[in-house]
Amino acid sequence: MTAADRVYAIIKQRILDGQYPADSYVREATIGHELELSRTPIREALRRLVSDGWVEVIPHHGARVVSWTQRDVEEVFELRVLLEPQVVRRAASRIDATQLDSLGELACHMEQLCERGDDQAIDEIAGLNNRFHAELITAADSPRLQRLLEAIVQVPVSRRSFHHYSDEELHGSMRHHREIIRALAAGDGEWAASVMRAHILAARAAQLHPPARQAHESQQQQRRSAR
Amino acid sequence: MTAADRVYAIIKQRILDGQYPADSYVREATIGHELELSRTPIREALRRLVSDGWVEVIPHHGARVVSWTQRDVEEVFELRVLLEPQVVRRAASRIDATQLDSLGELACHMEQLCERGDDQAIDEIAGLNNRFHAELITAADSPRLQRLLEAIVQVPVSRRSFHHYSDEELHGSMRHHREIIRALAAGDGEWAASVMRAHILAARAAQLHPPARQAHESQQQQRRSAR
DNA sequence: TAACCTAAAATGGTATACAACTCTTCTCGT
DNA sequence: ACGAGAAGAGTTGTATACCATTTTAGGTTA
Repeated sequence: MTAADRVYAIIKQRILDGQYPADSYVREATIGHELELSRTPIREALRRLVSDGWVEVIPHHGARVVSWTQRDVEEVFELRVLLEPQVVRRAASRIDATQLDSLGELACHMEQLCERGDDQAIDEIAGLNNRFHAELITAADSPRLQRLLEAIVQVPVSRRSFHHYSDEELHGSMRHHREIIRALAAGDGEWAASVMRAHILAARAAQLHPPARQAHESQQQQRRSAR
Repeated sequence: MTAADRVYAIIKQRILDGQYPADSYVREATIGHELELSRTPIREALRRLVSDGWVEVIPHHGARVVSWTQRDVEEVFELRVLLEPQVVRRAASRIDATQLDSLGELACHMEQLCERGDDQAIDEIAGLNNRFHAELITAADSPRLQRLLEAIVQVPVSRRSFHHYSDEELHGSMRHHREIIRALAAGDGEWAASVMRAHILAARAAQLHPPARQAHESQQQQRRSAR
């Protein structure tokens, strides 16, 4: 692993941690001095972060951490609704018993944490959920599909996502996991894809609807309050 | 235009020409000396070629031109079948009259060239077809969708694709263009998406079936011979 | 007060020198 | 003869330096 690789990982991690907030600038000289590296590997890391969509370059001013609008989030969900079902559609005919077991254990673990329900448990669920999806992508065995998903499912979106879930939504998500496993075990790609589609759409609904809404979205606000 | 930009274009062109064959290495010092540049701009060009998927870097060993297997081609078509219909699904509710006119002109031009039928005309059709799809992506107005498609629809796949078409397949492709335009004009995203799906699947069939097949694919070979 | 000018600070692009790594090949010991 | 290990060549990785370009802030002047 080269120094540029490490710098890439470090900056990305700091963006995720919030250490580098949205719209803030990553200074080449600053981080270079901190890590005791020259500008060369820093610049290379920043180039890769730009092409991966984590930062944007304002010419002669610097590399700015990108900020996510509501529209960005919706765009990502729109693409996940297409791609993630394709993951399990492929996985259904390729997954082996070992991988199925692994998925089962992850689901089991998540359900236990789900019963606890405290904030820390929710965080752990998010991590396990990422591993669940990663395992599926591995089973799908399509490097390009994996690359595309990695390019759009950036953690800023999915990291805190489970905190938006109501209890009902959370349990529904767990049931989705179980049903996906059953569909995969049955080798039924279309079944698995349908559940996954529902899974993503549910995540989208949870992310888009509950948090503080603006005034002009009063109609949906009312609908939510009514239930 | 910087030196790195030129180097990028030159290397890409040479890969397309076959001057840099698949699995061969692009040496920084070699091309640097040839173009009378230092390694710095060459390295930057190579990085961009990596992120665009044209070459891959083996650390401390070099930049290798990627080789495409049959499986790679199928993976790309599998993803295009998902993503390109989504392009027109979105475009249907967003496209304006000017863009529709532009699409109509492109289709018209392609049809004229289609009547000529010689090799040069086929090449020109390929270029216009790319512009057709690019116009659709613009109308879809989704930067992420555009990025994903650009990441997978690389020219090695699409460049010579029309040469694999029979006359019937070529005319069918032209009819698809017309029908997509009609569907978009009607604002019917699902109609447009269905035609686009057929369009891509037809391209896949033309690309996968006709060229010389290997022995171990005898089953499909027989199927083809039978028709 | 407003317009302009200037200087500092940061990145952008490139060149060059050196360090580190990989792979190959050759040698040496068994 | 054969395998382990070392040396060497070749290649990439990083540091450093240089100048150009641009932005920003601050100060000056009308």
